[in-house]
Amino acid sequence: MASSQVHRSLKEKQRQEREELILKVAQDVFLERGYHETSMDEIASRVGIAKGTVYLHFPGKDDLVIAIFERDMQEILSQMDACLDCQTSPQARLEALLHFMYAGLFSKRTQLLSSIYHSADRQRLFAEKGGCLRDLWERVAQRVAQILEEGKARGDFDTTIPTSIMTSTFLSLISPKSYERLLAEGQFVPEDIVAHTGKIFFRGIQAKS
Amino acid sequence: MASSQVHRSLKEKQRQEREELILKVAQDVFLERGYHETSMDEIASRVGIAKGTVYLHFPGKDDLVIAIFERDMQEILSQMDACLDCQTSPQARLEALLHFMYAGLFSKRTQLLSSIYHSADRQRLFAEKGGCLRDLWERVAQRVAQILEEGKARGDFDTTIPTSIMTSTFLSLISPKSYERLLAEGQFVPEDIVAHTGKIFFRGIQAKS
Amino acid sequence: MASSQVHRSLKEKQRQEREELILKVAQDVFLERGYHETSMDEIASRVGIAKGTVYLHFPGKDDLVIAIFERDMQEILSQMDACLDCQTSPQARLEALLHFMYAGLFSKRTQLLSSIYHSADRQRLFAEKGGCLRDLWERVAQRVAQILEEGKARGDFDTTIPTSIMTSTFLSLISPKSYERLLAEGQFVPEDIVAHTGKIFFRGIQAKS
Amino acid sequence: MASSQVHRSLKEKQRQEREELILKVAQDVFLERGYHETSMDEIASRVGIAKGTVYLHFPGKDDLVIAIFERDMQEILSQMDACLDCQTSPQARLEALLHFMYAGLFSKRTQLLSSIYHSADRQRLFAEKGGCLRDLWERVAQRVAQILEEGKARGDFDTTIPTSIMTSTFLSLISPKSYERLLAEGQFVPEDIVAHTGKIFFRGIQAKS
DNA sequence: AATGAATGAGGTTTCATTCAT
DNA sequence: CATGAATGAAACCTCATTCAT
Repeated sequence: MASSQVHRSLKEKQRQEREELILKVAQDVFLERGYHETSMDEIASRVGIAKGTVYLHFPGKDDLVIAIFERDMQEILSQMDACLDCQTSPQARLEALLHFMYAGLFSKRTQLLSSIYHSADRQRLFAEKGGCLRDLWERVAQRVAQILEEGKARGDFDTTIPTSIMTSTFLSLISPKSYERLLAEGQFVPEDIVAHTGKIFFRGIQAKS
Repeated sequence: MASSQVHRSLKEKQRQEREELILKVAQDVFLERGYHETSMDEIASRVGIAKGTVYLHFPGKDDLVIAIFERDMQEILSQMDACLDCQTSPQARLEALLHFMYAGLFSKRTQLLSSIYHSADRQRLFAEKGGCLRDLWERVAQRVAQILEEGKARGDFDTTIPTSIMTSTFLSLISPKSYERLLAEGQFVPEDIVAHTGKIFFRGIQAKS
Repeated sequence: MASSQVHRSLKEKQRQEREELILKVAQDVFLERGYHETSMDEIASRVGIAKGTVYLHFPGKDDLVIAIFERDMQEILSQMDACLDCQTSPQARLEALLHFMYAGLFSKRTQLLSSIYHSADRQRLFAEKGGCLRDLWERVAQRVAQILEEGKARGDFDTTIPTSIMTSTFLSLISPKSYERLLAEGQFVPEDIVAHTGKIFFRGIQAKS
Repeated sequence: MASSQVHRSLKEKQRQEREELILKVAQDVFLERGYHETSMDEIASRVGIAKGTVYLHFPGKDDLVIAIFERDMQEILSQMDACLDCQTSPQARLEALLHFMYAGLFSKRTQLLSSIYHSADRQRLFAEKGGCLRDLWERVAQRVAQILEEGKARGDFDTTIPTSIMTSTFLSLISPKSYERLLAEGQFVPEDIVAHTGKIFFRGIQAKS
């Protein structure tokens, strides 16, 4: 029946909305307190639902972090795809990515992403449950590498530096560790930091004239 | 009595050796499993002593991590002091530091240090018990900044890039996140990675000719 | 909805019943084994629930004893208020109180109360968490003093003995130490003991004729 | 050999002195902190010896309390014997005992004695290891009873009140619970309290004229 | 479908006791 | 003898997960 269909899809929509909400709240709490210091109770009560309800959406706490990680990675990939489609120079695209990670909408999530990716605790977690996550991260690395290769081909970047090391260095910059400290000093706005950091990197890899 | 004195110092020496051993083992386990996934039981049994014995050396689990962190930071500072005394160029000194962190004796510890320093969990830990640790890290940052300033003064480094951002970027490179991946690929030995990474950084900050 | 309301209150009722049960069992075990010799596991398993469930009702072991103490003190106070309302003589009222403590429903609890109130361990406990408990005990003492004063005013009791010492002596009688021994001898029923003890006390404080 | 004998007895004397010291210190600490809150470490370090040395004198913590209790009881018994030998009236002898317990040299120990004797923890302790202690206490009670009987025979005390209840009531007065409160009020010196308390008791049991 | 009370494994920490030195 | 480092049992408490309602 149509009404049932509508009903079903309405429920489904609500379900997805709540799932989104859980992810968002969980992200915030994980970021504030850290993974282990955050209890499922805290997440549930901040969302405004019962603890058991969280388990209707995610089989366990692990899966919750993995889901967050996955969602963010997907979003980064989307953004990167958008960048790839841009007709701008490789450097401009990577600068856009940096900006997206730090100064753009993603700035907050970048911290959690980094915090999750580091920390030995979660390495094991990913090994067990999140096999696909390794792939996601690989794909991000591949896209960066791809852009860098393109830049090399165009004669923009130094071909004597292995692309994989360039990639690795670039990704290292996406590390909110010292970024926070810089912001805390209060001398810079995010845009400045991204600009200067990018400048160092791109001058570092630019083809010798 | 001399014999008593000797006796005393022997005991003391054994004590310190054991303490060292605990720190070393704890470091390994924390690195493998992460802070929360590691139990005091695990550490003790790996050292080959009883759980209670660990508590004779460190008042709690927290203090154990803090002790590890502190010891490593002190060692880094020592190394940096040694670098500062070198009569080599600023760049050479920073390169030596990078090498020490990644390719040298410190390579393994760097990972834990980074893993500890990230992760929201421990931020709070440090706020409570390890007030001095923040200082230690600050001191490392200051030494790096100092060398960078010196390089600027000598006309080696670009004076249009703020020193704090240079420092921050340099410290970002000390981040074993992607380093591990590079090693895993198997194409490079640590020395290569350090060399190339340094190259990118120093070309990035070098004074325009 | 009414059903929801009923539901809620049913749950709440069950909750309170369980809480009562925990208190009752805990009281027994504390009485048998003493505070420190009693583990939360023991209490839980005697109630027939899991250890964690006890913590849903009481935040800690301390709070459990305090809750027991508080509940009993409140009941004593209620009883004393009832006594105060009686139109009988001061002596009759105090005799009723003695009877309530030893021979009445409260006989069992009196022991724990006394056992808790003594013992250096718990003095410190009360200082920390049970600030209000000191007050409760003080209030009991005050009521007794009040009745004694009234008796003095009526010319029943000896005005040359300070009320505070009378009070103190009276409360000393509420001390199951030797009471147990008397019962164990088997020559007396509680009523006898209370009667004779009261007789000694009241003759001891009666106004000289 | 004589010298060996002397040596032996000297050592033995030192041993006993230390044992006394341990008992005295342990008594203080138990009184301050309570049995369970006191660690063997605390006792040993206050005495100024090593923890292991305490175990050369007492097989365990339990035995330490029992020894304290036993020693005190013996002392009380001695005092009572001294009282019994006095040619004063039964009442005077009991008053002397009360004074000894509260206002005399024994005042401090009385608290621990009471604190030990109450508290369920130790009831079990005595049942296991200190079978003889029950006897000691019984003997004290018997002496009191004996004096009371004598008083009855002389026509001093009321023969309608069972001696065992008189005894029990008398012993109840030896209960520092409320005594402390009285002292804390600051209105009385120990002598006053003992005097008034005794007055109540003896008037309570005196033979009707 | 949502709830949240109940569970119990697992972690940290203490401390009485032992025993090699 | 005296020592005190080492032990390990046992306690308290947390919290991810389940399941009856």
